[in-house]
Amino acid sequence: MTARNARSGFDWLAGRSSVIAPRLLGLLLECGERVGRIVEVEAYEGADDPASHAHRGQTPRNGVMFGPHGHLYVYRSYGMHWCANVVCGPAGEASAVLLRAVEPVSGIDAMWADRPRARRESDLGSGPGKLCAALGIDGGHDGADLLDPGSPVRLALPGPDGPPSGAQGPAVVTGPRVGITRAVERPWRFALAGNAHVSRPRPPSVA
DNA sequence: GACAAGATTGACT
DNA sequence: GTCAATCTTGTCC
Repeated sequence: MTARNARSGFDWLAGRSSVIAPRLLGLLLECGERVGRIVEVEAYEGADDPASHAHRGQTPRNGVMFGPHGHLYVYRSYGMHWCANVVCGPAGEASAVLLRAVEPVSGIDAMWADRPRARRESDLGSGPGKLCAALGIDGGHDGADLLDPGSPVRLALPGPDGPPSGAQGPAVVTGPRVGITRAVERPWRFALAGNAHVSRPRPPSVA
């Protein structure tokens, strides 16, 4: 994992979220000692996507989405849970990918400590709110640079020579996004097929 | 200034 | 399978 945190290795993040989202599957999300493998995501585009927080323009809350790609957009959901997005696309487009589920890789003891109610390991990160709780991500991480080795939250490639595209990885299933009321018909939810760590409701058909 | 909605989760029946 | 908890953000008057 020599250059896996190099910004140049993530140039492909500067594209449309609906294209970037499936490529994030299999990548590692590192937060201190805790590391999770991304197994489920959802794409949210900017003004063009009625379901996106950015649909009605920039606000103090979603400002990070309008910034450069490779940053983390964290927001509070239902007043209780934190949800994390990876900002992609050029600055100003507010294109982002919601991280819905991760598979615990390391720092699992710390994850259990923050999620004592989880019944099994697959419950630790099987949802947007659970993911943030397990990795210790909160509002303080909003705007963090995922491509900066010195950042508290980082994005990393899974192996020393693993392809960043994910195109040659496990099969990916797609389906409609979860928990939204607008643009629900867009099949922008992506998950690794057969992975036990994806959130409910279960992903639909194989792409 | 007040009101309504929300990218969720966990507990209970 | 159903429902309540909780509170921030954004919109409307």
